[in-house]
Amino acid sequence: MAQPEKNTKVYVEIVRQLREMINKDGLKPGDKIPSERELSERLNAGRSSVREALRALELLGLIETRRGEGTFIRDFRGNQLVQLLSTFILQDEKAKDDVVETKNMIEVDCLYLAAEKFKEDEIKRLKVWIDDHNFEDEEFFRKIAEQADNHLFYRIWYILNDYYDALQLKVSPAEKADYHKLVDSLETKRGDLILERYRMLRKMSTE
Amino acid sequence: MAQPEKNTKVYVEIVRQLREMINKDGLKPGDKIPSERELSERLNAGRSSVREALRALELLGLIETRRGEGTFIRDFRGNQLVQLLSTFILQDEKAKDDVVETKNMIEVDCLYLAAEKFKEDEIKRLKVWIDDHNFEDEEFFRKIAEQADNHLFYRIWYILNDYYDALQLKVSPAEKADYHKLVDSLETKRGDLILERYRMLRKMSTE
DNA sequence: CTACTACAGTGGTCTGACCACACATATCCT
DNA sequence: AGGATATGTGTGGTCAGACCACTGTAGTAG
Repeated sequence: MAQPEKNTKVYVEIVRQLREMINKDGLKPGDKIPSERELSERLNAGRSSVREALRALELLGLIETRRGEGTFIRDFRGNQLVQLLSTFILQDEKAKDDVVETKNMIEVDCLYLAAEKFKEDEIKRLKVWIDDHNFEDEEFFRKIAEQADNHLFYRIWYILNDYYDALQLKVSPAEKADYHKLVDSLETKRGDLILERYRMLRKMSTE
Repeated sequence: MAQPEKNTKVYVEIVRQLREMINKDGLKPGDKIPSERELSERLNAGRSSVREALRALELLGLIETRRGEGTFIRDFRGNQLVQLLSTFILQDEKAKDDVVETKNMIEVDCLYLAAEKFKEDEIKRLKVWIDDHNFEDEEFFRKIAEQADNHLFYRIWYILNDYYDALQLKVSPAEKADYHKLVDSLETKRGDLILERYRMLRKMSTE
């Protein structure tokens, strides 16, 4: 290395230099970065070390590689951090209950957010959609999560929903009337009412 | 989801198998995982591929390697991973707002859960702790997140908190009286009151 | 001009070779 | 016997080179 620099492992140093390179050259998502062989030469490192750095960044979803073409910077708006971590962490027995509990609360959060951010016509369109389609519960809440207009929440909900599937926790489908009532409550923007309607739809005890 | 792709790269498959191994053998933080050479043999893969997987997990902070000793499962706390990610991601204002919004709502969720699950003496101990220590806001909510007794929520909060730090979004510290009032509201188990007290503590508009 | 071929470049993977370091064991000297 | 030292084995860290599979393109044949 140009600068032997302490005990830092080579691949970590390469990650650092890549970040520097991206900043300095103003590389944007979709842009191509130098080939592994060129990097290994320019940074005075073995190709395998370069690969260790690239693979790590790939697993993080920061870059994308296409065989025969090259390595590209990725549009990392969709960060898979939570995804990765939770897949490693979700293991014990209690996890199942936690998933249910968490998903329910996140959905309510999304409902609150959606209520604030909903536009008139979007609510109308949603109600028409409810009437015109035979949909899964999942589809309805995906729309809600989108309307919440918060990428992190969307991400979190999406993952929780995946776990729901993975754990084979099927949500009991609700009546269309229940979805309508819920959407109506969104228009009022009243938190307590939204919560009540959600619990009704999920057939949860009102405590 | 998760259909077995045949085009999966070897290192990704190794990550998967490692996760499986950790689950099956019930490995906990601090435990040692097989050596790179043994893994490469057991999984029928080259050592370099095994290393690509391990390096990626290391950069994520999920494992720790010590030369001459071996590779160990780590106590997954957010840490450097988030720093790394945040330098790549989360640059625009919208993402920043999302973090704030999400963290606030998750904290309220944790408060609700904690209110339900709190034991008498634990609340007492918390109040004593508030009086006896000069703490950061972060420490208080870490305790709340723990009391929520939902691993997923705890993880999510932890990550969001790390994002907060990484984005240098310092929470304005609140008065001890505000924390006391908030804890008092937990005892009532009244959602509306808890929310009100939280907003007061965070100096948020009551809308 | 089109269609096919050949080639160069790229990522994907494996193997083998060293090195640096940590730990356990055996060995030696007092 | 006891402590210090040498040695051996196992581990991660790194590199070089060899193939393979795939892509895009320049060149060629029709």
